[in-house]
Amino acid sequence: MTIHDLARVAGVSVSTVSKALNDNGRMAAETRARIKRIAAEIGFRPNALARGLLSSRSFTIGLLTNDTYGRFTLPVMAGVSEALVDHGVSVFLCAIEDDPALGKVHVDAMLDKQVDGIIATGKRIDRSLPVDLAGLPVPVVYAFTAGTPESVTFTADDAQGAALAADWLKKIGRRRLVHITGPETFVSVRERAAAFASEAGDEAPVLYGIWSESWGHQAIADLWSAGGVRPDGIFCGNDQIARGVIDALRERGVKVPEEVSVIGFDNWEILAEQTRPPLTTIDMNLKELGREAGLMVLALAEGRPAEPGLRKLPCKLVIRQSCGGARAD
Amino acid sequence: MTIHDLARVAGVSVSTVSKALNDNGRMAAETRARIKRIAAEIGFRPNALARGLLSSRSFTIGLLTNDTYGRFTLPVMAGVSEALVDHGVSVFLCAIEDDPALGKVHVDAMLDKQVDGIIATGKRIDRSLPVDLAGLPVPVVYAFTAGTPESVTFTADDAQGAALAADWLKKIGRRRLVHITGPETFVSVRERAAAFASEAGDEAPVLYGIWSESWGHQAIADLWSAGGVRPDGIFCGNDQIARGVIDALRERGVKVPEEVSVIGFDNWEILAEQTRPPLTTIDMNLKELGREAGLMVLALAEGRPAEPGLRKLPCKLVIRQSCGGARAD
DNA sequence: GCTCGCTGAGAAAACGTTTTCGCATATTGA
DNA sequence: TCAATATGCGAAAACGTTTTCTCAGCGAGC
Repeated sequence: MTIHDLARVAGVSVSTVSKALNDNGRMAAETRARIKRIAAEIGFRPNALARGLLSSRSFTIGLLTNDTYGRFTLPVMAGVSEALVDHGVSVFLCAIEDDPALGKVHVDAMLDKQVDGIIATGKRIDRSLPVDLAGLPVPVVYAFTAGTPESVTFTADDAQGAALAADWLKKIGRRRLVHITGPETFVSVRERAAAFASEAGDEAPVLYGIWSESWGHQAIADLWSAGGVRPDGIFCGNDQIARGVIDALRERGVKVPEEVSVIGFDNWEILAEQTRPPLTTIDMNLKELGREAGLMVLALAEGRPAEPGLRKLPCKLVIRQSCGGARAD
Repeated sequence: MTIHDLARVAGVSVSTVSKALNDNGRMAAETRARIKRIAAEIGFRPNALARGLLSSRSFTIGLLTNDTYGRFTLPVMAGVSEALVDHGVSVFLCAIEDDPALGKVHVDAMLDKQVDGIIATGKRIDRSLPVDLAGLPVPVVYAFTAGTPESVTFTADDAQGAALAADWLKKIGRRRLVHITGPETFVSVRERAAAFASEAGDEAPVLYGIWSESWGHQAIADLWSAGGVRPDGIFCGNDQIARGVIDALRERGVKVPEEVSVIGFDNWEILAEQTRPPLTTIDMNLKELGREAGLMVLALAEGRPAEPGLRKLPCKLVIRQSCGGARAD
């Protein structure tokens, strides 16, 4: 099952076999075809280790994540894997939790195995992994986690996503908008809030809290008991908050989407689809983000140049029923 | 940075270096120590490709999953990775969706890369992956997906988990138990239902539906409008159903846990902790399951024998507040 | 007829390890 | 003092590829 066996069966030398299979070198077209046919017949597959040893390309990359349970890196991982399998590149999964020592162990293991590159991914765009990836002998690409200025980093365009949401609320006729979101310590939160303000106007309230249903509940309780003008369009910082908001509205007899439109963020399908009514929300295209990161690390590994810096990928609006209004076109 | 460089620096031959670092062969203890010291100083790390080529062990295994978005395989994957990193084994992540062609591509790629073994994992214990893993030249272990009778398969003990739940409800004084669960087509559902029946009595109702909040809602509506005896202890087939059940009870003014205890299944933390009240539920120990699968495939790869068959790992009860009753000891 | 260039294919080196074997030198025993 | 054995280390083969170099044969041009 090695190239030697194949050579013996074909009655040629190993060099001829290698050249035949790789479309290299000079040889009679008929010889090449015959060798290829025999190779297919006996199911010969070259040993990637031997090949990698010689070419110093392992057709392997490492995917480092500290978000083993989260819902963000899963789509990213799927996108990476999907993008690279077509190029014969396999992905090492390295779950490092938040442990610097474990991170170092994994990075060392990946380098030992001669990965062609590394993708770092996490759960927050403004936090970096607990491991130093600068000065590694292989290219590093960051996806949904903070990178270095000299490297390539992919992230979702929070501002554009927030603008999309606010714009949609206005488009369907909502005028009294409010933004209920997570902790102001998150860069994403601040960027979305700023974009929301510039769409909805500076007088539109932004309520900061935590990433939970209970905060959505609480925020509605606060708004409804305040006695001021009540909103008719609510943009929530994630789908969980939106869920809490909708539940709280229902408990108060406020009809969604007839009286108030609610829009979420993340398109966490398992939650968004089960909310009553199903949640209109912003999708960060994380799978696409993973795909781009995969292709980028591959390009860098092959020596193709790429401009360093932050690349923001657009979000998209997913229309369900919590806003009412027209279908998207 | 190869062993040759190290040998030159140390003033010995490469064979001596190799033997020194691997604690093989005969040599002066002082020589061995000196070589090790120099290796550590210049940060020499042997090329795993070259090593693998010779030993036909790549210290690499493949993890095949068709559950890229699900919440089940994530903990499994984390467990596998965690168990194997200590042994210097890295894990190839292969997301094959439900595509047989993609599955074959990934399996071939893994074999090319000389993986020492393969772990197959999925989202249902009674469905197999869309790819044939029999007759592969490397050991295969199944985790949370259907395997062949000749292979080793790990799964959660559904019956034991269900018994744990029913038993807990009885222990805290509930007498009128009901089980609201998923589709009867799932083996897990049937096993849990049987175990529930043998704990709660055959007269205790089992309601089959779908895996969604809305079904939990619906089931409560049915029970409460039926006019029969209303349950005081509800064991739900998953946390989503439990969530729907609790919401529906609250809408009817029924207090949880004072009047009715509700227990879920899966311990999907992000949901279980956000439910009001937080959900008491059954945890399938999926990370532990992944760990066991990882150690098993490693054992098989090293030639250690293992008895084929299905291994059921016990579930554990996670007590929060939806049941009331005492804390667990 | 001789050289040149082209074609087809094989020999061998190389990648970075590990392991076996052999060869000096040192030590022991008689 | 000499042989036998133990010790320390290096040479070389091996793993399975790819790639470069070489070489024989052959047809064509002069």
